[in-house]
Amino acid sequence: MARSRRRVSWQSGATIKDVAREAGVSSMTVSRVLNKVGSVRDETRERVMAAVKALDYKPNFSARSLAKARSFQLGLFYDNPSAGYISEFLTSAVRACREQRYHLVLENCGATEDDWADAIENNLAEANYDGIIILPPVSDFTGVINAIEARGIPYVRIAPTLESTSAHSITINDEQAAQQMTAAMIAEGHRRIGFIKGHPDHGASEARLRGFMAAHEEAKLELDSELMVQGYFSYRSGLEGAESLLNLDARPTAIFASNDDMAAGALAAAHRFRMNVPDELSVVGFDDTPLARAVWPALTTMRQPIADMAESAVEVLIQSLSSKRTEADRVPPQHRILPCELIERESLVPPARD
Amino acid sequence: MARSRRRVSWQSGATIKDVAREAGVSSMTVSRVLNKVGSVRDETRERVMAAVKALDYKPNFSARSLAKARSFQLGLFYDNPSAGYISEFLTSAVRACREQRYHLVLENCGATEDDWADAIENNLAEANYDGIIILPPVSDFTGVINAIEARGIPYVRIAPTLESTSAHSITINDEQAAQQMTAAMIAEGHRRIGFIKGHPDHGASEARLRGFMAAHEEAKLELDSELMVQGYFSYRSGLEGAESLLNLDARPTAIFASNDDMAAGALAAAHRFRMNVPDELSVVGFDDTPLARAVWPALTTMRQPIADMAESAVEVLIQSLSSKRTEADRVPPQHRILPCELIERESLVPPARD
DNA sequence: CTGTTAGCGCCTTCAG
DNA sequence: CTGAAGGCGCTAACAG
Repeated sequence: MARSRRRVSWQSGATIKDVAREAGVSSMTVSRVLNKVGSVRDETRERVMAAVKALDYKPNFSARSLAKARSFQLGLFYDNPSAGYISEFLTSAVRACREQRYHLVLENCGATEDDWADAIENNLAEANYDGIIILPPVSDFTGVINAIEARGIPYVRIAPTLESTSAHSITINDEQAAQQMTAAMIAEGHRRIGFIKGHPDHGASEARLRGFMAAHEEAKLELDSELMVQGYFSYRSGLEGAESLLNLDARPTAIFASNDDMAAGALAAAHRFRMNVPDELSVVGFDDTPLARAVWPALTTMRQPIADMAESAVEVLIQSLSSKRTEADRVPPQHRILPCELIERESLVPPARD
Repeated sequence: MARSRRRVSWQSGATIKDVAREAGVSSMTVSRVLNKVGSVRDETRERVMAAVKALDYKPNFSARSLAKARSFQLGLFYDNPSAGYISEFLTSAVRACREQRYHLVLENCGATEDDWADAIENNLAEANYDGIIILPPVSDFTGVINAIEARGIPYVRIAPTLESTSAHSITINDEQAAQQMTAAMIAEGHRRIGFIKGHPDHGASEARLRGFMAAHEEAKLELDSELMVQGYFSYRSGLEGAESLLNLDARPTAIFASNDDMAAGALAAAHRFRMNVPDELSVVGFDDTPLARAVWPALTTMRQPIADMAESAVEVLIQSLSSKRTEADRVPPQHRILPCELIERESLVPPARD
């Protein structure tokens, strides 16, 4: 029972050579058939396909990557996201990848920007992704961006705030969306509206605030600065922000929390004040995370097209990969802006009359 | 300006050969230094490391995978999970992977078991994972399990219900945890407790119900069957389940929803009935997802050690890989059971006295 | 302790 | 339209 000296392959199934032998052709022909490049006589193709099926041949990913100098993998860089956001994004991104026979590899990192130095060097460098998707707030970390650019890997930034003409980006118009929401509240008859700002590090926060203020301007409404309080996108900060708003001498009749988590916190605050939402106080959120439907009353909120953004990101990336070969005419950076949608549920109604 | 005939490498940086040349050694020595195998003289090692640094050398993932016959990637198979669950699991799993220089690749699939056939064949086969982690409820899909086993890839099932002696599993003791929670409610003085069951397809549902009933038995308490209503782990089903419970002639003084989403629904139902939680009705959940803290009042719930489970899963998998070489003594399947923890918040108090 | 040889499985290039 | 030759970057196995 002498073992052959030849190393025993670990590849569970057949290799391209086995298929070639079985079909009576060269392995190149098999390769061409499988990759649908070049031209192969129909009859030959069929013979190859039959052999593939007979041997249950599956190409080896690593070998293909090595030879083609492509990993067929996209990296997803993120950091400390909200659960609803990431899970929706992932689901959609994975689906989009699969359609293109790509795979999505996760890289999350420490909560501080410093941790990124290691993360970048170790993951980005060694995993040689074909492209990278960067979720907020990482999409605004210049350290990360620079490291990626230094390696020349194509990347898409999701919802970045910092401008960049050289890289792809997928965004929503936070300002416009916030303005629309505020206008809707004004249209319901609210005149004193409280606003809970988002995390100062997160670029969208400021844009949403601008939208809030713009709507007031457009409606020629006064806007007390005491009506705009700081929040941090967390439930707790929403609760505290709403409490300080409700402690005001002249209470607002409605509160616009700049994300759903904080809106949920505002709901809790209202309960503590024994105020009935929405009859005595309207509350709206932003994002339309699953939480928006899970609380009571269900939140009127601004839907971010997260799934669409994920799909777009994958699409843009893979597109820019295929045209990368011809150095000259690489795709120009795309900056897609996707539309939001106002979701009307139960938490916004006209203000009570005295 | 004649271009060399040699193909221009796409590898952005240096290769192992460049490092070898720079350090004046063979590439094998470089390999040994980098992989920390075999022994290398200290001085040589230092020379190599210096060269690595000087050239900013990063090993090529694909080449290493091909040569070592390992992909250094773990697949995560999941399906339609709750947002909180998956995001917590991911965060922890990715961290654990990175420590071992592994990467996590996502594969989610259609909501039906049928969709899996394709998913399995296309992903599992071509991506050649070193190991696979399977989240519930997929961990109980026999079709999936069989397909994976057919390929002989190591895998870990998370929270499976179906027994399997041959494969690794990481579980919690759902029954015991539910019993503990129920006992806590009884200890608070509740005698009529409503129970909202989980999704019938999900194995944990039944176990949690058994625990609920066991606690009653142990306390020698009667248990009306009308107190146990069907739910589906969704917010809506919790709302509806709680409504039917509150419509009973003899209302329960507390409701045990077998996950947090349904508990949030029960909270909403209580509001509709104008009942004050927890003073007039206690409500508890299970899982301790972020939602548990986001609702008002914050839910008393049973914490699942999701992060620990993820870490364990990665650990078990990578462990079983390294010992796989010596065919004879492969690691025996591990069945780890991780402890839950009762998290006391605001939604469980003693029943009101008449 | 270190180097040489020979691939891993696939694909690019070039010749026919 | 098809095949032969050789390389992608790295490492197992075997010498020395």
